[in-house]
Amino acid sequence: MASGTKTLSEARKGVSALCSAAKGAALDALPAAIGLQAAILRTRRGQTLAPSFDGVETAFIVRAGVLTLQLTLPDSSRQIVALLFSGDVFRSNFIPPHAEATLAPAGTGEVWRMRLASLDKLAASDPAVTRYLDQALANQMARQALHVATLGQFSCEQRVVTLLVELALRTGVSLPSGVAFELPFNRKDIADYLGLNPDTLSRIMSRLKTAGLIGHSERNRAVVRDFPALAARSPAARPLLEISGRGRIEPALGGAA
Amino acid sequence: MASGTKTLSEARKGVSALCSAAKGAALDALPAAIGLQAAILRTRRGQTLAPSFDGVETAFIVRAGVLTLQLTLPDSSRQIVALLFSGDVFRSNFIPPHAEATLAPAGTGEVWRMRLASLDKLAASDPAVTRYLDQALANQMARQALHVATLGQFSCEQRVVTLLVELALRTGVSLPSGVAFELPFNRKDIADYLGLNPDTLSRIMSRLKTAGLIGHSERNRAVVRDFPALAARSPAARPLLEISGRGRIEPALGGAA
DNA sequence: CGGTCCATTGACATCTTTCAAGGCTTGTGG
DNA sequence: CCACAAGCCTTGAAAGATGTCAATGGACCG
Repeated sequence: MASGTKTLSEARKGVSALCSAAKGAALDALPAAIGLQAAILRTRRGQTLAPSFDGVETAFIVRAGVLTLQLTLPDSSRQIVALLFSGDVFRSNFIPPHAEATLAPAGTGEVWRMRLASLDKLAASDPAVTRYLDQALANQMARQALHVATLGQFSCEQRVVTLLVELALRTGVSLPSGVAFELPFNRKDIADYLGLNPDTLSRIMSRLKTAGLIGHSERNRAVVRDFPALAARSPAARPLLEISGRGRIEPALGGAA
Repeated sequence: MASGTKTLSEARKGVSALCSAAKGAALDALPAAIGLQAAILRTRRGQTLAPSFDGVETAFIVRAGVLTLQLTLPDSSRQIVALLFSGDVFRSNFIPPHAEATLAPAGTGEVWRMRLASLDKLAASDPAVTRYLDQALANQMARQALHVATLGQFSCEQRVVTLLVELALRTGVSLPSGVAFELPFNRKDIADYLGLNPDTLSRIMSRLKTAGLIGHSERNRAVVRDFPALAARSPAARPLLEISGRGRIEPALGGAA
């Protein structure tokens, strides 16, 4: 465990990065041109967004909140394939054919929807749009790769910790007592994202609470008491940290604390 | 298991689709313009391709053979995050930061390499290039989503079966005895792709052989004896079938048989 | 106040990994 | 052509991890 220490110190840096995310690496903002063509949807929990509409390919841009991409295969249970955060772009043609896919907001938020063809046309004429799409794509692919590694290699506890780290970085607010964030999912959703069983998930959360890493949470909220220690338990913590700095298109945590 | 029958009959259709892949859905061919700017690399097993070169973002286009994208996170073992087949496009900025990533050919093949900036410039001026990139991307995203579901929800046997189906569809040749294809990986590689342990994988392969689904293979080859039965065991078979028809940019199986 | 949904937790069954031994294939050198 | 070494694959037994089932408790809603 020679690298344990290193991970920990890296994680500490992460916490401060978290506190000053507003000045993270300057990124291209979402070009205003897109806003003119998109329909603005206000989302809330329980809704589902039809991925394509009358067979017309559609693009979604997340502006606030979290979207889940769910996939249900025949004779298999549901898998939440990806979480889409603010800034992310989703195209309906990313969905495998013959699979039942759903795009569901995990809580209130804002999503812009437009025809894929319109977005492509915009991209062709406006380099800023192209740049934005490229960046968003790179960011999402990198996260997806990490998620694959998470599902493929990590133990159950590592998976849970990794999600907590990701959510803390994405939507967390720094408080004296730790980093607090919304848990926009119920246990089943989280379990479906991490590829494990709700009971197992519950056990692991209890274990983490006992270990003092996370605090008692009200419904749908979580508080990370010891971020460095938590990050030290996830092999993906450092990459996630880096991505969240790089990819943060609008700072998800204000000076609210 | 009411849907078992259905899956099976679907799978039968798949086999015939397999035999006539050459007339699959007409797809945009790789625009010639790209060839003028790319360096052509002939790959062989054991090589690794440097994802980025002097910090310059790079794009790779697979023309023949299979590429593996490997990710090694600190304190964790290697994960093969994705398989890239003929037609696929990979960009170095898809790699998560602070992660050790390798692009390794799994056998002989051909890869085109160019600067990402050059490819973007081409895409900006040539709509055919844009269209090709969009299609390739949609295809890869769809497969990646299936792979996530595979890792997250499937039992070990289902995972193995799914890979066999995918390889049969991608690189298989129809023979009287079944569908034969190269296994360009050793046991460890396959295990790392499916997120399981080489020993377990070996056991499962033996079980499938005993069940008569696959045949005895020489080193690095496999023969699927009963494709429909195999496909019936993978919840992802139908989507994969559809994708391989849709995404096949150059028919990987000729009338060789 | 009672019902419903969700989370927690224990006991147990199952699946998967680990460790270790042995066999098979491949390549090398006599 | 054969013997030997190295690497990979297979397989058994035991340990460990995770999933399943069922009972309990708590929060929210009417």
